[in-house]
Amino acid sequence: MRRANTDAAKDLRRSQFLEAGLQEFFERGFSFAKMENIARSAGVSKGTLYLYFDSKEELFMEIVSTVAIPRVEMLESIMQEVGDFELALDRLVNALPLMIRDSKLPMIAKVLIGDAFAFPEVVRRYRQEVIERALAALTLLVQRGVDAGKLEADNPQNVARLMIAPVIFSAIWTVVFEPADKQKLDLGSLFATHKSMLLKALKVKEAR
Amino acid sequence: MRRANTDAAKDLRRSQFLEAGLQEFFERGFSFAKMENIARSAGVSKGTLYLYFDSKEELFMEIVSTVAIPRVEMLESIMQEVGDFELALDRLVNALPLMIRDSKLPMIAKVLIGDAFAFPEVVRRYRQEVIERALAALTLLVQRGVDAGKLEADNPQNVARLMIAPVIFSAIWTVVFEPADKQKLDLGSLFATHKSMLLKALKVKEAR
Amino acid sequence: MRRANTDAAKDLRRSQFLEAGLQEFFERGFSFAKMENIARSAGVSKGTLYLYFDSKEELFMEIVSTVAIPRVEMLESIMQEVGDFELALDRLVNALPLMIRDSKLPMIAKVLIGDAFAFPEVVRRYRQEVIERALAALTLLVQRGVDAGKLEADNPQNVARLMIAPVIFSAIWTVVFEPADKQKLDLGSLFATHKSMLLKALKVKEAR
Amino acid sequence: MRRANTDAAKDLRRSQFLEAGLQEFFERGFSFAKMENIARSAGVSKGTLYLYFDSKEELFMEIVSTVAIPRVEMLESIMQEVGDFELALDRLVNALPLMIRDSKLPMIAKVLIGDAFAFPEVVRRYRQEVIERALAALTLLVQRGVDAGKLEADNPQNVARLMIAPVIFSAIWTVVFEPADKQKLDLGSLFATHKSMLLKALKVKEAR
DNA sequence: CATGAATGAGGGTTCATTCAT
DNA sequence: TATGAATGAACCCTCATTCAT
Repeated sequence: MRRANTDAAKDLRRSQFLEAGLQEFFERGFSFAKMENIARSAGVSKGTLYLYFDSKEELFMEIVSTVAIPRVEMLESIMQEVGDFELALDRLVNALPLMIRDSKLPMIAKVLIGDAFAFPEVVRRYRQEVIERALAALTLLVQRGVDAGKLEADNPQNVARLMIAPVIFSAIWTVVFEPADKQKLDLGSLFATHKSMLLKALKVKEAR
Repeated sequence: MRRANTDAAKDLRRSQFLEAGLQEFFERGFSFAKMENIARSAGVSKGTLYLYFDSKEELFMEIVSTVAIPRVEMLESIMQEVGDFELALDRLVNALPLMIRDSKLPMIAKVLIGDAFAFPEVVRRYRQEVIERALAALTLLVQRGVDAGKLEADNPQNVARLMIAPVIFSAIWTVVFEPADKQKLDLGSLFATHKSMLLKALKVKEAR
Repeated sequence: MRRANTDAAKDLRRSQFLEAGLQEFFERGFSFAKMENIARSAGVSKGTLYLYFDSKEELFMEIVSTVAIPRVEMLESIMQEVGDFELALDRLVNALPLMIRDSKLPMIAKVLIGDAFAFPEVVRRYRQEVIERALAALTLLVQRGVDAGKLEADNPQNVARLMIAPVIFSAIWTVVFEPADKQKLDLGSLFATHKSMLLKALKVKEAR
Repeated sequence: MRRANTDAAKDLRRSQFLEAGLQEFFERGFSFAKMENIARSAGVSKGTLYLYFDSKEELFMEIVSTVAIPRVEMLESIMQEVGDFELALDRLVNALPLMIRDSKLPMIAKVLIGDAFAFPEVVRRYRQEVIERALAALTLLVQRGVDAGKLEADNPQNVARLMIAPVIFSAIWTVVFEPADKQKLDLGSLFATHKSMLLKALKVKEAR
């Protein structure tokens, strides 16, 4: 393999390792994942991996940190920029299928769940920095809608959880159960139903 | 260890192994799980385990088969016996927190997700014999409500999925994210909100 | 299994174990042989075997001692009773195919060869008590023929070895190489040729 | 241990493993042989062995294939190049003691016999590619002698077997029975007697 | 005496990690 | 930096032996 002499080249290589690592951890789980496979699929030899990461565990942690976390900011910005609940929901409903089909979210979820107890610290950080933040943003959105008299909700935090639940469900489904099946889950349709049920359930008042 | 000479004693011991195995697989995932640990925690030596199961893999499969599958029948009977949607939903909402807190469902889910790719056949069977059956029972319930003019739903199958989603969410949450937290998720409250939102979303007509 | 209460019953059972043991050691070699298999094929349980033999090794040794050794006496008697070389040879040639097809000799040989180094003492005893005695008897026979001017042989001990060689060859052949083959070695024909060549090679003078 | 980086170094190491393996299999038989011992006696760690062979079984098979088989060609060339029976026999008789004392033949024979049933395929191949070929070459030599009127033999195939028998006998003897003895078998003398008896038995006509 | 459940030492194999080249 | 050969700890599984019933 060509040597990575410049910092830029090293960063590129590093990110290739993270990518290949995620794929391997996703497919096999932490303990079945082989450093050899990760190296090969990134086009280098086993030894090279150890020039970039001290151990399999460190590689794993860095994958979770760097690949997983950035996504939330997008969510938060959607929530915060948009004052109107229905509009926000609309955006959300459009964004979620993409998050599930095109992002690494389901892979990360699968990996975290599978190896949760081997890496409690990683899981704790993930919950705080990703899930809690997403839930908080949603809760706030609902709360604001209630305060503005635009919607009805007894328990905004529960509502936020119930809004999120189909995302988790879909992520798990696509990653774990779908592969063994012929037809794919129609995420667009599922989230459209989700949206329409939410609007009715919250008795959202028209916003114009 | 006391000897299991009668068939009854052997069955008891077998089920202790399944229990101990589930716990170990749950805590560590298949490949980190050690037969030695399972044996010790069931109070026997490693060798004894092999009198009951041919291999770690077979033990794993039997755990999934015997511990996990029976649960669905309860669900199906709830769905089928009760004609009225609201009543059925009521029962369901009462049953689900118990299924999550008191059954092995979340443990099985965690184990299956973590080692999904190592045991595709197990996952496939689980999907067919547990998840699909549960979804089908729910879909049918909703469809009957629609046919009877008691509720509104464009896509009963999606509705069924969205009814299930919070169960998956809660199962994952309690098992993966909650342990690192101090306070527990209030499942009773969550499913009460779920129920009330569903009733509004489906515009359930009062049944009396 | 019926209990062996009398001494006679115990002896019978003991010999069944030796029989079953030889078969198992023959088929698998000492270290692949399983006490369980031996017990089962003698129709008892594993534990019972240990009432008769302290260990696998002891069972093995006793098999070699009791099953193998008696044969030589027959050989010696053939050699000693008959003064005339051609007559003795004739008897020998008739007896050998039977020894190979119908006795345990090839099995014992195979077992001893395979586990020679694990049981040097057993091998040493076998050599002394079986092979050396057989060779000595043959050597003596040849020597007497030479002394009597009935045959020519420079080195009676070598002649004895060369007389024995086809027996070893046939024993090994039938046990090791023949099973994988369709047709059996025609031992009668082989030893007839052996006899006729020996007679010519030793220029045996007609004895009448 | 010094690293084997070049192909040549790897081939060398591989052959050291085969050598060490043969020794271990020879001394203990397949199932008592320990990979650890083979590795240590070749000066590497257990893991290194697995860089070269996938399993103990594969190592075993490769030993039989590579160490054992080449020898036959020498035999065949002796038989085929030399038209004259007495000359061929002469060469043979000179070559055989060397084959027994200096080659791996007796070791291979001992190993094959001991583990014959565990590796029937290996034994079958060995019979076909080594023994049958050797017997065929010898049979042909005898047949040609008979056709040329140079010697008498009713059954050339049996004669070939009887010519070979002392080789097997000697191989087994040196390897199994001799070690426990003080003095060695004088192979030179034994095969000289063998030759002289053969010449008389076949009434070989002088070739000049 | 007979049984077979229980034990645990032993060995084949894997793979994260190291390090000579 | 990059390589991949070498290491050895770890773990699954077997089976001779023991012993409670």
